[in-house]
Amino acid sequence: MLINELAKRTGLSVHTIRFYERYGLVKGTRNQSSRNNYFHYDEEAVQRLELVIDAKSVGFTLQEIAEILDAWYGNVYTKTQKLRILADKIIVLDTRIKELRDMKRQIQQCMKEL
Amino acid sequence: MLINELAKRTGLSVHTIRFYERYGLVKGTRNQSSRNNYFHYDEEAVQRLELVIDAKSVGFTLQEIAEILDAWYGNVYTKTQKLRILADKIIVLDTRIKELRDMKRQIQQCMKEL
DNA sequence: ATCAACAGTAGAGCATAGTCTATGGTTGAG
DNA sequence: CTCAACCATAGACTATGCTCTACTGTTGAT
Repeated sequence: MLINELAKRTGLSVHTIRFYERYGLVKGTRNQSSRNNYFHYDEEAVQRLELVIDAKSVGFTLQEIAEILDAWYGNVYTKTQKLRILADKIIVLDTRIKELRDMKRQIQQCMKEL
Repeated sequence: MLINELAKRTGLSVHTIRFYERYGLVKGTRNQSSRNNYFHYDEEAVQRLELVIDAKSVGFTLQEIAEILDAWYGNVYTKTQKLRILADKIIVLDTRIKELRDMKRQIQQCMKEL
């Protein structure tokens, strides 16, 4: 698919996808048989962007997301390294969940005292 | 206390506190008896900044934190409005906790499949 | 009296994560 | 053939949340 369809599929703007592409979060391929230089995207691109959206919503930076994607789809890491990267992210998530619960408790306490 | 002590008490830099003061998250008072124009801060200032730190860590923006502080310490809202504002923040927190748990599950699934 | 360490204001600069504009090439329907 | 709707690149611009610099005034110890 071309970038416009990818944008529709993911709900991201074309601009944002190109920004993510410059950032290395997603990559289209150029069809050398064709004379144009349009990028084509596959289903993995959709999945990667959906992961970006989810990971962003839980507070990961694009830098961290790039790491997760490399562990997920890439060939640069060994299996052990991939597992370690993902385990690290889980620790981050657990910490963040705990902070959220503490904050919730604090707000509930405040509501009781009002 | 003066700004330097407030910085030490909260772990924030003097710069950041002044930034927060411009933003309205904390407010010092000037002692008119004195000729200098130094701001003085009380224990409430410490508490407010600690809340800012906690609320930031769970992903609230400074704008949202300003609202929480107004509901918490301010006189601009009625009790009912304050409760509604805080209840809204709890809903936000619950949503965020759910997203984090989903993300965690996703990563765990990925680790199993590796 | 002087000097470091503090106080204040104003405003510049930076990182992150977009968002938009300008410009120009490509494609397909009519 | 032309026109809208798409594609590409480069780079300017924005918002948020700091962070720092410049400059000036105050305080307190020696």
